Amino acid sequence: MDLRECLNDSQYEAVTTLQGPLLVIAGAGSGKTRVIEYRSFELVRGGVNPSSILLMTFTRRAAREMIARASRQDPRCKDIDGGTFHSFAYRMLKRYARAIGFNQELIALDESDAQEALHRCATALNLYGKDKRFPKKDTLRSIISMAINKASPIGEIIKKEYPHFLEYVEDVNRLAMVYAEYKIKRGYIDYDDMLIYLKAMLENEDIHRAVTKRYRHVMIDEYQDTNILQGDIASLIASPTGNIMVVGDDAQSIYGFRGAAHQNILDFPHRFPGCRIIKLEKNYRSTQSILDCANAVLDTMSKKYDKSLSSANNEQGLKPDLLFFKNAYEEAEWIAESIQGSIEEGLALSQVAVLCRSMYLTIPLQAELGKRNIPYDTYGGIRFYEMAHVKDLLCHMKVLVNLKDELAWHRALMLLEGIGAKTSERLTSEIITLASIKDALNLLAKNAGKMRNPVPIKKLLQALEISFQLGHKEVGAIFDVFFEYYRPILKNRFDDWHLRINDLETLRQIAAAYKSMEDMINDFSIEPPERGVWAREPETRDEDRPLTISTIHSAKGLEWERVFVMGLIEGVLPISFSLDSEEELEEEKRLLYVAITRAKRRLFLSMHHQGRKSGIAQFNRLSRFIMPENIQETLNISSTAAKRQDSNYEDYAFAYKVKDDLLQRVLEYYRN
DNA sequence: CCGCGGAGTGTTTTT
DNA sequence: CACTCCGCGG
Repeated sequence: MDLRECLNDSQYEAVTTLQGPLLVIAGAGSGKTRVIEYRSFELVRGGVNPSSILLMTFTRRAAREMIARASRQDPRCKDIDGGTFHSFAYRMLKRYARAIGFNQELIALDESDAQEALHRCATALNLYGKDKRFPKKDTLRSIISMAINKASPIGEIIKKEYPHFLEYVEDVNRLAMVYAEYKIKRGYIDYDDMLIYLKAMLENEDIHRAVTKRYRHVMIDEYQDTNILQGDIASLIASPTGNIMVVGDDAQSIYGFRGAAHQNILDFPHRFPGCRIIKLEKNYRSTQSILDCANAVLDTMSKKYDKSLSSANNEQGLKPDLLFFKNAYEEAEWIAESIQGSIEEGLALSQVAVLCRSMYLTIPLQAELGKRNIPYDTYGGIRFYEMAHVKDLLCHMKVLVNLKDELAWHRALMLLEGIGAKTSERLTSEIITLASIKDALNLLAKNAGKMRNPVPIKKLLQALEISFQLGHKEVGAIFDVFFEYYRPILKNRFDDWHLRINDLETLRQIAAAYKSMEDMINDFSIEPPERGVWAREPETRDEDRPLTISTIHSAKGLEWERVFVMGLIEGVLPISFSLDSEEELEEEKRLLYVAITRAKRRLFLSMHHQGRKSGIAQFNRLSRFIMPENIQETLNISSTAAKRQDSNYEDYAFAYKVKDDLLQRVLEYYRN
């Protein structure tokens, strides 16, 4: 195969630069996936052992896809080691757990587990007792996590992000220590720990030698979204060989809230002197009209990115449409209707996506699609496995996998009638000191006798016993046992149990595919399945895949023929909290840029006027990002859809023209 | 010590 | 508007 034929000059250069540090600045749609794919292939073809190549991506899905594509060129490529920083860290941790002093099973904590653990520590420290205003568990978690991911002290984070909690800096620092000890004692690992431990391990000489002996080539995708810790980790792995390629686009950095430092890209040439820099600017994805719009957005960014995309496919295409609607329902209805139309045109649903800033915006659309029997998958928003009923069911399986998982025991026990925080606390603290699940069952049986109403605990006992007998490999059967056990609890606990039962049925299909409970539990924590998506055969042909509804964040790196970006509303995109921070506003704008550049041939931007903010009717204004003249010039601003169904449109159009400095003036008035 | 009802709060994006 | 926390009655 001749690489020259399928790659342009810069792509070719990137693919054939196999030694030394390499920074690839890849604009949206410029074929960076292609570059990684072919470069993997080139490395292997040149005699590099595939398992000595480490490919870090943003999602495990992305890694799988790139490795699969490279394997089509050369089957040896499927041995390339790939995944997210977190999944790689977890694998390393398991391998070296003993070496670094852990003497028990490691248990990955998801976000809500971590919050729960933190809450327990804070309660134990009596931080809530003495002062009721102490930050809530989710705030605590986010402070501590941000401190780690931004590699800055807790005091700094509080000063910057939560100044109203400044008086608690000491307490939070103390809490962070106690929380760290708490986790170590129990073998709990939260997301941040994975990175912290990975870096710490790589700083250990022996482990560093072992790891770097294995990995001789490192490639990192979406480098603009790595944080300082991840940047350090990358450097450590690549330090003996200097064979590191990173790919990124600082105009697409959208994970600042998670500590992403697009500084990493800028620093890269300093970290790796002699690094080669290659820019990919030809866009192979979108029509020129869509790129004109994207470039117009790029132009308004305060921090100038010295690039501008030009289309390589020579197609001008239609201008993106900007549409206004009266309310959310009409916006949803129009989009659904338009999607219906595209089906009739013969466009596969898999080639269409609806993108939004926050998932709740798509609820009316989901209802509308349901009415029309248009199938869709959702990506982003509340994670499937973090929903209360999913966690409820899984915690029973977790205690079977790891007797010492006190958070799981606590959750399972709290579901029982007649057992509250105190009783659960007493039981769990005893259970985790026991040697076997048998002892735990005995303990529960003994306690059941003492209860005023022993029935609930006896039922739990029964379910645990049956599953224990089944053995860890019967994942599907065990799931069924707990499903039956949990069903009455679910009905009692949630009014909308009939909806939630669907989720559990989906979960059952996913679970049954696993060969062991351990694998399932770990997978769910580190790379959780998305709702619906995993229930389907992974081999489903592209044409048979349904419509995609996704947050812009989750749409990163993907593309569709036809893209709808809905809810372009001031306060939504940019989101209201970002308005007083120049930095966050910039990130919101990059988010819009990412959304626009997902479209190949057709792009629809839309918003609706009738809004609601905590129950109070509001007039939504168009996102400030779409206001500039130079951007509107690239759009086809048709109000036909709005006019067609809204006789009040003129009123809205008028209100929209009136700048809201009146409100501003009133605000000023109160300020003075 | 559990569980219920009322009050209050903050509201997003993800590994 | 949904979730969390607090106070009180059983």
